[in-house]
Amino acid sequence: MVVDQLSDADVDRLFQALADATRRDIIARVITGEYSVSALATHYTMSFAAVQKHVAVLERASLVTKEKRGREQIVRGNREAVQRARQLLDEYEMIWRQRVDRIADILTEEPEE
Amino acid sequence: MVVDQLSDADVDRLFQALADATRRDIIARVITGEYSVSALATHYTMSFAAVQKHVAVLERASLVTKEKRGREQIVRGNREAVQRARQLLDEYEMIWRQRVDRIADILTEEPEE
DNA sequence: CTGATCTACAACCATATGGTTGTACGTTAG
DNA sequence: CTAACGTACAACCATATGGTTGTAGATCAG
Repeated sequence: MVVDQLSDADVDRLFQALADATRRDIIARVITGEYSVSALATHYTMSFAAVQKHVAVLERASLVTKEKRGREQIVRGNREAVQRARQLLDEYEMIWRQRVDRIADILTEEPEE
Repeated sequence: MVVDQLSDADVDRLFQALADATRRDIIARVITGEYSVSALATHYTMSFAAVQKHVAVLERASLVTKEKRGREQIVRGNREAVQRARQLLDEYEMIWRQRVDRIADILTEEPEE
């Protein structure tokens, strides 16, 4: 399975979103429970607007979704996006394995003539 | 196994390095074979110096290593770094699974009194 | 030795990123 | 109704990023 149809730009956004400790922490939180944006913001020293921006980056990367509930915006983790990222890395590892296998083949295919 | 001891900055560099299509392409190439920096550069329209910078980013993220051979610098992929990145994403999925299990437990633990 | 090749690195530029503060607007509580 | 809350968004700033060109040092070929 070749990991859906993700454009280069999609994958860029995915890994870019993961390349920040605050955003990874946000992901970890919204995986385990529901958080409004302001509830998330209480856990960090930066401003509310900064947290808002981080959530926006995660949202553009499809790593989280937002759902309006009253005056709050509930942030939830998107499991599929994390899986897609993992699968992309799996593909690299597969290429590696194939290469190792191929080298092993070459080493063992000496005909005994 | 909690994926070695990677600092936030290390993980930042890892995902940051993966967040560029050219760099991902370089990784794919050096996984399957040996490439000098200039050999890599022939595959892209950008300047040699730009490719050099991309390789430097990958090197700082430990995703590739460089080894001097004559006047060339041979670039090789570092399998462990890719595995570490994948394992980090695995941890998110584990948290998710635990949560799903926990919710399932709650749903089924209704005592039949 | 000389010239071509491979690399390193500095300087520069445009744009992106991560942070701030301030303003505005819908929603809820009293 | 009014005040407080949660959010959105603009403007601004410093720094990082991704690209360029140019210069210079090793190394190899002839």
